[in-house]
Amino acid sequence: MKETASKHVENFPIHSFQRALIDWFKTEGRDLPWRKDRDPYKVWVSEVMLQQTRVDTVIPYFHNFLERFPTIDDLASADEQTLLKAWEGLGYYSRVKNLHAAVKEVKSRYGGVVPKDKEAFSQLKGVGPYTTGAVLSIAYGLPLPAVDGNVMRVLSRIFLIEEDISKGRTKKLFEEIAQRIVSVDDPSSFNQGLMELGALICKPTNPACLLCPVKDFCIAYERGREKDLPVKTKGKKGKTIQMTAAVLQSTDGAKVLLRKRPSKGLLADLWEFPGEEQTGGDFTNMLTEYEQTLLKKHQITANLTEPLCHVEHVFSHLTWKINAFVGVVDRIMKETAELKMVAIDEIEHYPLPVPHQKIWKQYVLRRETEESDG
DNA sequence: AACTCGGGGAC
DNA sequence: GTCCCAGAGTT
Repeated sequence: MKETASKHVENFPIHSFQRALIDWFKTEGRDLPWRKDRDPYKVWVSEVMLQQTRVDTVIPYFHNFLERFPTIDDLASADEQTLLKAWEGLGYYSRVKNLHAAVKEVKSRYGGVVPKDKEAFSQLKGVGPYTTGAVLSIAYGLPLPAVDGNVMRVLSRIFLIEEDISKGRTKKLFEEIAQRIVSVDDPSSFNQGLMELGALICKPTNPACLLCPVKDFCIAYERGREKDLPVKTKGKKGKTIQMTAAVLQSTDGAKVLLRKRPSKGLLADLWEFPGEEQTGGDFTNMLTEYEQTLLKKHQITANLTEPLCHVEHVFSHLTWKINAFVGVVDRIMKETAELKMVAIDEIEHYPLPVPHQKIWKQYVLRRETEESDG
């Protein structure tokens, strides 16, 4: 039996619901940085940053990013290294690369004006169904659905929809429903109101139904089933990778070796202290395996001198357990664009993955301690 | 349809 | 530990 939007929306008091939701959003909605004006560029940046990322995490990045790249022109002419540095720690780094490519296209093809047309905007890199609806409704007032995780949770409860929200088909159902109930008069407040409701009231666990402005419209609340929703299958847990990595110093200690990660895949184009997966067992073999691998891959003769720290980092789909060392590079056959010695005080200009930031912090701490001890 | 792609906060 | 967050691209 295929669920249809019509079946759920039929007899739903759309206008009363819209009024209750919008009124609540206008009085109780948070005063967030990207809500100060309707500049399509700022709205767009905020929506990209907010993909799979919490509001509190985004706020400082948003301020910094807009200070460095206030306009589409500024962003279009920035270099990727600078962009990645501004995105460092925010995760999902392809977001900023896609945004970069997209604003370049806006500049060249649309004269620097974010296109108001749904088809045109949604074809830009990194702009999917959610971002299309969010940006165009908030910045231009177009009555489009903007369905994210929050909205699926809210709507699953209001309409008592027990379909698995991790399925693509279910997301389409929610988009159809949202399209039918979105306010034509104020789609911006409506869409932001649904998301704000999900963030503040209709939370994943322990929803604050008594404070909810639309509880009278909510079938799950009426039947006491809000905690059963949404239905979502859990994904499989990721694997663990044991790694060896090292801060490899020049013999005079003025520089350390950095390696640029491949341009596709995990943490693409970020820099790291060379790390290798550790396949073998004991301590001695771990050091030997690492040194052999660097020699083979980069013609580098490295010598690990002392252990530095252990770093465990959990990604969405895998875990790194890094044994970090300090070492010395005896000889480099060739420095390349992806492998080079970098002065100590220049490291801060390179975008590093968070686990490698932790390694660097430990290394700096170690050096300072050694200096003060003589 | 299933995977990949970060990091952190709430519980 | 688990969940999941203002998701999109790739296969």
